[in-house]
Amino acid sequence: FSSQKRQLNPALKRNCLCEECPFFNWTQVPFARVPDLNSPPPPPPPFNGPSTISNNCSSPVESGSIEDSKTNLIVNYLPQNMTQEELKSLFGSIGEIESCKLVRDKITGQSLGYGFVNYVDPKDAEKAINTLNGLRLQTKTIKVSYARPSSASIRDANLYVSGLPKTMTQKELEQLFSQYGRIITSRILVDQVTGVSRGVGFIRFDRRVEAEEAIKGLNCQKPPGATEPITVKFANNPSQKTSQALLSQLYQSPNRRYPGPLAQQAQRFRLDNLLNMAYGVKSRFSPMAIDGVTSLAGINIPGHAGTGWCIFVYNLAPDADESILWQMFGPFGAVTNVKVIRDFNTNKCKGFGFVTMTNYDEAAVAIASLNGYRLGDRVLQVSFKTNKTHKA
DNA sequence: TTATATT
Repeated sequence: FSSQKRQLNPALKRNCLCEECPFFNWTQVPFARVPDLNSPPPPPPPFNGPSTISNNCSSPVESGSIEDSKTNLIVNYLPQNMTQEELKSLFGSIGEIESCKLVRDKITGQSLGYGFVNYVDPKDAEKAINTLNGLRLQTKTIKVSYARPSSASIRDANLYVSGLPKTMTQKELEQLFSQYGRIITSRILVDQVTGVSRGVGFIRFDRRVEAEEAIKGLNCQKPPGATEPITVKFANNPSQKTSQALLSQLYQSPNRRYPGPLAQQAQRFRLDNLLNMAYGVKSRFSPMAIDGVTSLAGINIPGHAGTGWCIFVYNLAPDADESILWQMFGPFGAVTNVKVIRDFNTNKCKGFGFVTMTNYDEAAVAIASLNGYRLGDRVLQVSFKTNKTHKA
């Protein structure tokens, strides 16, 4: 398309097959940059690959982008354990959010790995794409793009392709299928050890009718230069599982679906950790800045850090048990051990207990957050364990 | 036949 159209319709650059477009072949774009959330977004990385296929970008009218929302984003490839609050916190750092939803399995409550963020201001939506698309969180590289208008016609448009020549590249795969419609995503599965193609892949079209046409045109056909025909069929719907798998998933899924008020601070810290793990730097969500009051300065050097950081919890009720300690400290990070100290004769809690956490940062934020926390009618005292004797 | 792309 012309440069004039490109300026008028920035949405058209996303998921585009046109090789001059920086979003061509999104999955192959390297994401080496470290975004600075406090600075204006850098320009999107250019695509430097060879240019051999023709420009087949849709016109604005054909793509329907004139009516597309400029504020609503779809976020794909989210880490499995990322919560809706974390999603909102991350994207809220760009601008005011009108609504935010993490899509979950209706039955198990498990995240499906994608969500929607709707901004108030289209400028913020564009900024979020430029700033957060390609952000690496844990093992994932998230993708941020404009959401297409919700429609039944764009569902079930994912194809499974097998029997591909082992030498076929992702670009060649897209080239083969692009004659049937607009490709949203493509992927060729590779052997994890050797990195060589397994001859199977996925193609997601914009519309189901395009996928149907591709099946008609390409199933049992030989790609140019290939010796064997390929198989093209609709991909399995990932949500169809056995009841046993569902039960197993339910059993493994922690109680994260309906976070209580206490969890919010922990979630902000978890998001900070996600970013720290990705970049090794402190973000604006740094624990030093949580609510602007819980400074970590002045905390005594804790007793020892042999197997973790031991935390002293005081003013527990006589009927307190280990589970309450897990519940309180677990959201802040890795907890390896909890213990409620009980009277030998009555077996009632003597009013204190210990929690061991693996990581100093997480322990420090847990202490800063939970010290003074009201549990029932008691106000807890929480600190790193010291060697001195506590006077009851 | 992936990790999970339309609320």
